[in-house]
Parts: sequence; C-alpha cells; structure tokens
Amino acid sequence: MPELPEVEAVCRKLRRTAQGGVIASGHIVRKRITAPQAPEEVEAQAAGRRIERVERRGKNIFLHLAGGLAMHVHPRMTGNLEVIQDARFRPHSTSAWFEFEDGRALLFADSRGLGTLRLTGELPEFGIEPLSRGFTHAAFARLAGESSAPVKLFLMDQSKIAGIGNIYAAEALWRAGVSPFRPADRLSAARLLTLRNELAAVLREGVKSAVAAYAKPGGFNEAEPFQLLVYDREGEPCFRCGAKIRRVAQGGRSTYYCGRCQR
DNA sequence: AACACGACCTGGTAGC
DNA sequence: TGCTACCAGGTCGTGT
Repeated sequence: MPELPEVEAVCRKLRRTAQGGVIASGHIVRKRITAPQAPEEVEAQAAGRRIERVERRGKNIFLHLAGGLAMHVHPRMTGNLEVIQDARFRPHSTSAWFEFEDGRALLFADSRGLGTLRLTGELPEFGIEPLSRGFTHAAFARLAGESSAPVKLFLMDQSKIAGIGNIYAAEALWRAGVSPFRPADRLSAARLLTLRNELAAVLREGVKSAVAAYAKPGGFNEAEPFQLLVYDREGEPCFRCGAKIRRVAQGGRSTYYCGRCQR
C-alpha cells in the first residue's frame, strides 16, 4: 500500500516510539518474509539489540540496530510498522513482532503478507530521493533523457527515482497535464520542470496528510492519503476539463488519466 | 533492452 | 444473503 509519503510518516512515528527500544525477542510469524534468510536466524540476530536510528529510502524502512546491523522492512502493498503497548494484543495480520525489554513491541502487521523483513549489514543502492536537495530539474531531466519508457513507468522505476508508486505517479502527471504514455525522453525541458515541481509538491502534501493521519490511532488503513484528483476516479469528470477519467492497464497496473487535458 | 505477464497473498466490494 | 469475479498504494522472475 504505502508509497513514499506514507512510509515517511511511519518512520517519523517510529522515531518517537521505536527508537531507543531494546529488542528482547523476535517472532517471525510468516516464515517466508525473511527469505532467503532463515526466520530463526533473524530472530536470534535481532535479540538484545537496541534500535538506534530509523531511516527511510524510497519505500524501504531501515531500523539501524546496535552493532552495525539494520532491519530492512519493505511494506509492499499492505505492510505497516508500529509500536504497540502489549504484544498479546497483536492483530491477526501480524507478519512479525519484536518484544522490547519494557514490554512494548514493534509490530509488523501486513494483511496481504507480501511485505519483507531482513537483516542487513549494508544498505543497497536506491534511486534519487525526490524530496532531497539533489532532486533538481537538471537531475530529473538527465534521468528522463535516458529513458524511452512511458513517463509513468519511468516515474515508478525505483532504481531511478525512489518512492513513487501508482497513486502519486498518476496524481503528479495529472497535475502537470502530462500524458502517462508519453516517452520520458520526449518531454520538453519546460514540461519536465513542471512535472518535477508537481511531483515534489504532491509528495510534500502527501507527507503532511499522512503524518496527520498517523497521529490518530489505527494507522493508515483508515486514512485517505489526501484528496485524490485522478486516481480511482474512473468514469468521473476531470476536475480540470470535465472529460471522463479513464483507466487503462499499463505495466500490469491501473493508470488513471484524463485523455483530454493530459498531453 | 524493453516490454508483458504470472506469482506471491489476503481482504474488500461490486454485481448478480 | 450468498456467491463470484475482480480489484488493490509492490516487486521479482520468466518469457517474448
């Protein structure tokens, strides 16, 4: 489920709740989430370690543990990390949990169970962070110029830009008035600048909205990311020109767009 | 190299 | 009400 803004909100909350916690014991419920690592190995290696720092890279969460090891969590579609007061009350969707010495627990809840959790000594390479200072017009234009893929697929390629998923790609393209099918390397400099700015803006708004939503108990399952202007609006009128929003499959995913004002 | 597609899972819901 | 079919904020491996 989560894209960059939701993962960022989770990380900010974990810094207030999980950071500083000392893991007493680990419990991997869904055994395959640690593959190719053995679940027992992850449980044993995590035990006794303090959570020193929480870091986000794209949609990935890294909990840096004492001793130079990091817990790498990818929520995929429905995963969520949060600290609960009592591990006995963990939900049915629990993929894993880590009990702290003080009785609280770090919970990895994931209704679909596609999320992953591994221990790593070294962080892998990711694409550029779209909310970082390095995400300049020049950097964006250079990356786009190297890709002949449809611009929506380009935006979602995690090795190029990290953290953009199906919703935010659609929203940014709609706001910029850019067709999701246009090859990335055939956009003018002016349109790339607009797209870069809309991308950054929609992600910032998403973070703000997600942070507010996560402040409430319950987490993100009940929270709309924010006002969606095109995603999931098939058949409804475009807010800009009134034409019907369309949905087509692109790269195996649904792409929502306005065929009239996205060019 | 650049696609499309199925697999991995569970749950919600639209439609009959 | 109950059943079915389809859909889902992601990624990876395989095949064309």
